[in-house]
Amino acid sequence: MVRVRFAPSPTGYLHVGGARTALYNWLFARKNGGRFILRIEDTDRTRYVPGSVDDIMESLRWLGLVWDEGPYFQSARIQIYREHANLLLEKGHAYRCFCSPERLDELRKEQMARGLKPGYDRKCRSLPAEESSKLAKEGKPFVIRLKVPLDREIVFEDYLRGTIKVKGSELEDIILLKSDGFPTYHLANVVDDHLMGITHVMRADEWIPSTPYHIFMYEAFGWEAPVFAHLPVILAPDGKGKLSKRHGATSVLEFRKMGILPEALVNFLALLGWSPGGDREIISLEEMIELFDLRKVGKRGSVFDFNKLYWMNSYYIRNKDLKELLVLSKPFYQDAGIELQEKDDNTLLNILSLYRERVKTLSELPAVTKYFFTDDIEYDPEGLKKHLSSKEKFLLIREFTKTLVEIDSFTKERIEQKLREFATEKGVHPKELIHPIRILLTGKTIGPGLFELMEVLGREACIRKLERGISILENAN
RNA sequence: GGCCCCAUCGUCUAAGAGGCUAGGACACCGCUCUUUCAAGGCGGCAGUAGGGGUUCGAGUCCCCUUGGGGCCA
Repeated sequence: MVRVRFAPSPTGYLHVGGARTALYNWLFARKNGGRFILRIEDTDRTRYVPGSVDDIMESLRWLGLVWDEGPYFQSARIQIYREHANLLLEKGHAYRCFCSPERLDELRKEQMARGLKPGYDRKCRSLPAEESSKLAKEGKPFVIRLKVPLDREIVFEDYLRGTIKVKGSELEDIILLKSDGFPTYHLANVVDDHLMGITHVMRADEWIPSTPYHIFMYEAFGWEAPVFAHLPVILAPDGKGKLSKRHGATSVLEFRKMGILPEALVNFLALLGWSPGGDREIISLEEMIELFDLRKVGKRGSVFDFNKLYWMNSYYIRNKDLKELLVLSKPFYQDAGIELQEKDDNTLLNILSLYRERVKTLSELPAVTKYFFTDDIEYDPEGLKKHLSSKEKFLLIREFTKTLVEIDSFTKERIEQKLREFATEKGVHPKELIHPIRILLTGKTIGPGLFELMEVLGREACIRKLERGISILENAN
């Protein structure tokens, strides 16, 4: 049975790069009827950031990537790693190293000075077993290092990249267990992947250089290695290096705060490095499970294009069920300081039907629809200059406002009819009224069709806003 | 610097394991619809990094160069 895992370190929020790795793992598990496991690699206490674990789990849940097992915490499994380090010691594939940090430091300096590549000189590798045990019993601090094979190559098949070979002599005798008894990433990762029955390791390709160590450890333990598939990284929009904070949002929850829909983010992330083939662009999580094929995942890094994400998000927003959109939008109004009552639901529903195809993110909503909730409107100065600068125009609109009470049923059709009749009567083009009225009602020159807008606003609000606007602006002129 | 990975429009990508006039999407630019803005429709711009092979035929296979990225420092 297929078993995959997502194994983040709790060193901060969940980055979109990590989210995509999680997504591919999740898809692979779903596709193959396997299990998706969440493991928290928290053995490095110095890099631990409180709150990370909650952020990571919240992010995954929001994206819909629910795990089948876990979270397992490595910090609760320290004893297991120690035992396994000792196992390698017994098998002769690891050794105790008693070199002090001072010696290592000096060694490095000397190597640098001589223009050599810095690295451990394997001094303790040749320490006789009895000597090693004796020093350990005496309480001399030590680390446990991996005894990499110096005389051969380490070869493995990457599922995406094919054969990768590295000469053993290029490798270092990396530390497996630190002097405080805590495991390094390499040890804990390999031990856990084996013990947890992981069949496929999908991780970022920055791990390619450490994979030979992992392969050798599997050999040394006498275990069968899982299949490795190293996923390409996500690059910054400038194409230089990995996507990081300075390029804008990178955390999953940050995108949620911006009003990105989870299905949009998932869809976008999925297509960053993978394509189902053909021209498919909009794909739901369910369809992805059907279509996903690890073989079709690309090898090269992909640039994170915010534009495309926004486009995709706007697509999902305008195709979203209005009632669902209502629930999703409310928090954004809350954050913007607009208090909504239960009775506002209907209005908001109507507002959303007017605006869902005009916004790219949910967070834009409060600002552009604020005029529904207040008469205190900021009028666009450019718009005023263009559409509402003459005395006559004010008079005309004031007169039109009075006719609004005559409309028997305040629907967009009847309002339009009324306005067009009025315009004809006065010998002006309907535009001459439409533009200034939109500004008076909304403060803006752009927005939904005027008549549907007025219908949603309602007769009273329209009259009130028009009169108020005219009196303020006339005096200001 | 050493080792490793990668290479199709500006960006994301397609071209089932050689047959192509190199397809789609985002962005951009026109036109259209229209009361503005969106959305929609129609159209345009734009790419196989360079050089050698293999082959009747190469984006697809091999080598070199160049460029980008990662890891170790």
